[in-house]
Amino acid sequence: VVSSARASSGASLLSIGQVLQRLAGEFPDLSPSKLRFLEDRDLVKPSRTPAGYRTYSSQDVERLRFILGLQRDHYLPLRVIKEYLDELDRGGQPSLPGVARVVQPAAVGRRDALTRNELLEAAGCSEQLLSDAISHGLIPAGALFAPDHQVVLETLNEAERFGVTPRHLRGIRLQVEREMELVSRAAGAMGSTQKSSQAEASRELSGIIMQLRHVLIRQALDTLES
Amino acid sequence: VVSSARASSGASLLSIGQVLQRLAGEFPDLSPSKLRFLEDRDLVKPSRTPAGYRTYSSQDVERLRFILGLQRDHYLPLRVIKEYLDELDRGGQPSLPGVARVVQPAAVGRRDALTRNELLEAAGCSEQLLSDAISHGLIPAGALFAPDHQVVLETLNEAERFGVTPRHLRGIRLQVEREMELVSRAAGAMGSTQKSSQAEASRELSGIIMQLRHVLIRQALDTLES
DNA sequence: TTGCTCCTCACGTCACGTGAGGTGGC
DNA sequence: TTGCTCCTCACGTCACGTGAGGTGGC
Repeated sequence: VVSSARASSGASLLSIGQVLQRLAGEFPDLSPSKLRFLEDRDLVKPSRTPAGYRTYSSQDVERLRFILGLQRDHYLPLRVIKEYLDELDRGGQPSLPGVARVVQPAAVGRRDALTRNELLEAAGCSEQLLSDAISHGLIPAGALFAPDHQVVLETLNEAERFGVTPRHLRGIRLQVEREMELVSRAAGAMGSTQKSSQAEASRELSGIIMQLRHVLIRQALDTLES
Repeated sequence: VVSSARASSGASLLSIGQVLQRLAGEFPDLSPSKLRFLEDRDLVKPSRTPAGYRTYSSQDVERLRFILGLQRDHYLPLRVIKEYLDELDRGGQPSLPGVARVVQPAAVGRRDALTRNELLEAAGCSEQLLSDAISHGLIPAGALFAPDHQVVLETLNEAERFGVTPRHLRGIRLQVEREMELVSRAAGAMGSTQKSSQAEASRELSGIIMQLRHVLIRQALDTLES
């Protein structure tokens, strides 16, 4: 039945394990129990095979990506995310605290395709800020944008409250580029030929460097205060 | 009674609120309920006034600083931290998973005074790594070191597993310095004369920049994989 | 007397993890 | 038949937060 559903719909229906695989790259600590938990809290509603196996449609997966992204990037509790999604499903135009505006209702299903105007609307920022961000390399130029770019814009928006503009922050992009060179070179030199374990090594090393930077920044902030 | 205790001991005994104030700089999201919770879990044992008010000695405060630091910098669950401290109190020489070795038993009460050898022991790293770290500006030269420097050394130790040395990472320090200049200038320009709110602004802006960098790094890692 | 800080105790909450006992599909 | 994936349901857990009802100290 599952495979016939697959064939007839044309859309891929994924099992819980397959969903996990799909999202493992973006969300490494996703677990089956977390996915079941999200269903229990009514944040996603996968359908079921006659035997009771969960089957996730590609929209379900997008919805998950969306939810997990809000959790990770905006530190939002699930209750708030649920209320937002419920309002969306009811056809409303909800807003989220501190997140400016989230990906437009119409765009929820096609998350890789935010137009320039949708992006501006969603991030709640000015034309100027976006073009500054682009010209300083913090967001790639183009006709379509990803939700990640919205997050970038939102942080830039917040930074502006302190008088800090994309121009001040263009160095960050260069830092990241150099760090990626270092990280990928190191991961490559680890000698593992498997692509997945190279990716894992890159992430781990990158995390270590993050922690180093974190400690140094904290120290610096402490001495700044005294 | 409290004040007489203060006078007779010479050591300052702090109320729960005063402890909060003291640690607010290093641990901004510390709360009274968290302090009570830590006592409930037997991680700290403040004494009491006859009326039942908690009084924290300076050793208690150091112990708290130690616990909160392990939580924050090493992501250790309290149960593990408790077992470690219990073993210490019993006179043992416990170890912590992934943390190399923690500040030496004898040094628990005098946390700002790690000697060079204590630091090496605690971080579980080589002479060479420490001198490299110092010569590349990641740790200040001197006869005594702080626990923060141990954390730095431990991350450097982990980075070495990937063939990444202090020399590769000296750029991080320069990045942090430039970021501090930016941050303090911006916070200063905010016009608030209160030192505390300037510090708060610095921390907030610094957090925003962190998030920006985080998103950019994540993006970069994702594209690295594909 | 008025605030303010502090107290206990019970209960709630948030985000899952675990494990028993069982079924489905190749 | 053997694995493997998946299922439910109950319970556990971790790290606190909340709120009622009350006391202590200047």
